[in-house]
Amino acid sequence: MNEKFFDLKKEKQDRMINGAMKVFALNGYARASTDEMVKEAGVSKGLWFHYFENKIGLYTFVVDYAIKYLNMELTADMPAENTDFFDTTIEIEKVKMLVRRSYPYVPLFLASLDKETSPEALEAVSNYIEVYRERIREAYANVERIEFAPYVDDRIFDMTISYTMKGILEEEYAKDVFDEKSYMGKIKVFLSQMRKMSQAAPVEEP
Amino acid sequence: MNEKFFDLKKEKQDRMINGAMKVFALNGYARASTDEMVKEAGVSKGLWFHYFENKIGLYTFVVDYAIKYLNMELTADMPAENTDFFDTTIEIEKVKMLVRRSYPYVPLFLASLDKETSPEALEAVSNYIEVYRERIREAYANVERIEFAPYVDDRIFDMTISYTMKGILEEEYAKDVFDEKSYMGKIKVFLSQMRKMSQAAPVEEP
Amino acid sequence: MNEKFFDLKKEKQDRMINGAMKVFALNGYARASTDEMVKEAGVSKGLWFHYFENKIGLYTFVVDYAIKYLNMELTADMPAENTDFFDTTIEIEKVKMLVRRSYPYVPLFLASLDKETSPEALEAVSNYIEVYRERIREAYANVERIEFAPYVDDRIFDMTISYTMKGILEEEYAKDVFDEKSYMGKIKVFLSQMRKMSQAAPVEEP
Amino acid sequence: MNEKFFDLKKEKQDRMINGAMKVFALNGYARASTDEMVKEAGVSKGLWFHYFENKIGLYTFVVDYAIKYLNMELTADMPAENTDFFDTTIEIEKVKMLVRRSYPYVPLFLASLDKETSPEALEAVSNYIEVYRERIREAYANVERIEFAPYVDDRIFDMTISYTMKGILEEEYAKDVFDEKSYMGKIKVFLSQMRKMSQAAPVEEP
DNA sequence: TATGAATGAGCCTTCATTCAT
DNA sequence: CATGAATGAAGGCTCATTCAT
Repeated sequence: MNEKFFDLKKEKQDRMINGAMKVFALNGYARASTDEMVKEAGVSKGLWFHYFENKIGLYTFVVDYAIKYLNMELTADMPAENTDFFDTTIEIEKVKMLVRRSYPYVPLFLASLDKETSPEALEAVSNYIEVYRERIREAYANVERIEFAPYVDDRIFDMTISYTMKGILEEEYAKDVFDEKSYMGKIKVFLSQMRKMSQAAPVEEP
Repeated sequence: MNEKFFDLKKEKQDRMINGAMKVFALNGYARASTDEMVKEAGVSKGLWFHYFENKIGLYTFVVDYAIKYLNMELTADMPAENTDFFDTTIEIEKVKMLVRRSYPYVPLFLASLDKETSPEALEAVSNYIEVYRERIREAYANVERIEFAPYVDDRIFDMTISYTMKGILEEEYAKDVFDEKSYMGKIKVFLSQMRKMSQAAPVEEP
Repeated sequence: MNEKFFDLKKEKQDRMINGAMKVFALNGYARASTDEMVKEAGVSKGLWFHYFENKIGLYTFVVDYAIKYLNMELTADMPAENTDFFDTTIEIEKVKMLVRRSYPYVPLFLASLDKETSPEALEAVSNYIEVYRERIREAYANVERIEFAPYVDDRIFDMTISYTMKGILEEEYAKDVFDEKSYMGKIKVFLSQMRKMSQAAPVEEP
Repeated sequence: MNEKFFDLKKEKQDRMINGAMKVFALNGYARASTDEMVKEAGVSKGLWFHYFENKIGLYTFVVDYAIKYLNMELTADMPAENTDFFDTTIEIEKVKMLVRRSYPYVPLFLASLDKETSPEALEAVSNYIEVYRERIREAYANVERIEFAPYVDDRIFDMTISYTMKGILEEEYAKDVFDEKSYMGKIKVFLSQMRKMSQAAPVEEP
């Protein structure tokens, strides 16, 4: 990319970033159309290619940007002393909602990376995604191991949490307007339920 | 569609059906390319249009076919007397795995329908999808209500089950080869864990 | 072409010839579609190519056939002793109407040759068309020169006759059903008018 | 269509308009090929669709343009006080020849509209054609009724004029180069002949 | 002989990308 | 810097032609 992009007025930068993220998030890499971004951001077609060599360059930039921005906010706004898994997870979601106010499609965009199927796109951003995962892992660094009930498998538990939260997120984005209160409510109920479930004493199997 | 399609050699029919399902499942309706199907099925471009009026016609056919085939196998192979939610769910997955031996992409293809965003595609297949959902509901008809622990919310529970299972499925398809044993293993562990979790007596919240 | 075509049942031959002529006449060479002929004649696609090597071969055959058939009928049914231009013209039209009973599109098809723009088609049939023109000229061989009024130019007169008659013909074919009586009526009125006009003594120009 | 088309250099606009009119006039709507226009106008395929949404949009535009341009010239260059049918007809032809200098295919293109058979095309331009016909009718508004000889039927007379003139026009376009002098000469001879013929005192029928 | 399944070149149209202004 | 005109490869689809049965 062309570093001069950052000399643009912040407001224009953001229009472009938001436009790109929205179109990529909703359509996936290959089906995302330049023309739709042009309309979304109100910025001429040529300019996109002036700053970002090509479509994959733009994609890479936006992935990088979304992750860097989220990581930054994680660093700035996460209470470091958190030692509880569920509380930490909620804090992370709060940070995402914070980011969402500046870049409305960051949470969906990041979630959409898992669905991406274009080999070209995956190849280009795998490093960035790894950075993101690492940062999330780090956010959980101080979390104490949960006292799981004996029948709870770690990996399965993690999967359950992450897939379900992703499902809830996409459900919310599928609505006409994202209702942050409703979203955070569902997330909290879900996590609280998972907490109780995972720590409960088992009943006899039938 | 042209009913003569069914006069083709079964093997060729299946190559076409599998090719279409694979490409649709991996790319979504709009991004699925005829050329890719041509390569996948080893059948000329013109022939697709000889049997299926156009792309949406082919899509509709394949959705219908996948659902009909799955429903048929559900009817043939599901032990009817099942009254347990988790057992029933496992039986359904077993049927899907059975179907997968003839039509390897049916499970992923059906799961991909939830992600479909093209209005044209959704419009064309909404009826079929409803039939499918109804059939699944029916499979659960004899299931007795689960004795949930008091802190377990029905809707959240359902979401947890379905999103997680979908996640596990996609994970397996993301591998080079689908490992049925590994997949069913994960599903079973997950469900068994959910059973215990949901029925457990809660411990005190900290 | 394959001469065995003539071993087919006459009725089938005619269905094919009529189908081809209709589709060619209505669409021109390039836009005439094999599938439409198949529907029109109820004869499989392969058979057309079995008897006529390709589209241009079929076209050539049909042009030749239409012209030969018309010429034959001209020879058989034209009163040879005719010496009047207008009467001769009417007789020719009568013969065309006769031909039309066996091959309904011959008159339109022959008229459509003038409109043909495809170089390939023109190249292939120019000889045949010349034969046709020659035969028509011959039909007028015994016609005595008309005593035109002095202001009537031969070539212009001919053009007027032929273009107008063609217009009237196409008009009739544009109707749902060709009404032979109506057609011959119009032709006769037109010719009678032309006769009077061309032989009249001029009035003073204003 | 995209109004920016008119911001193009006039010369390029005209190359595109002329290319489209030529290909449409010679092949009819359905058979007119984009590739041929590309070659004719020396303008890339994509550009046509940049300015005209699709083929039917381009066709509509060109019909509209041809008619508007001709109407404009009719308004600018027709001696209004004309009261004679034949003179008026010649004046109209003169205007067409004037238009032809800028847009060589306008006369043929407009004549070709009568032959158009594609329902889609007809549907799209029927309004425009009606405007054109109305304008022509208007051009004849001041014309005094002709004193026809008693044996001259109005409708037949009109048909004779219009079919023959169309025939003469197409004949001229069929030549390698359109010879305006030759064309106008023929038209004038024809009309002068028709004038005399239609007003003459009849001789006895034989 | 007769069929229609099968093919692939070509058509209209879209879209990432380039480039003159 | 900014625009959008311009390009051409690729996508969905049609159609003359071939070929196994």
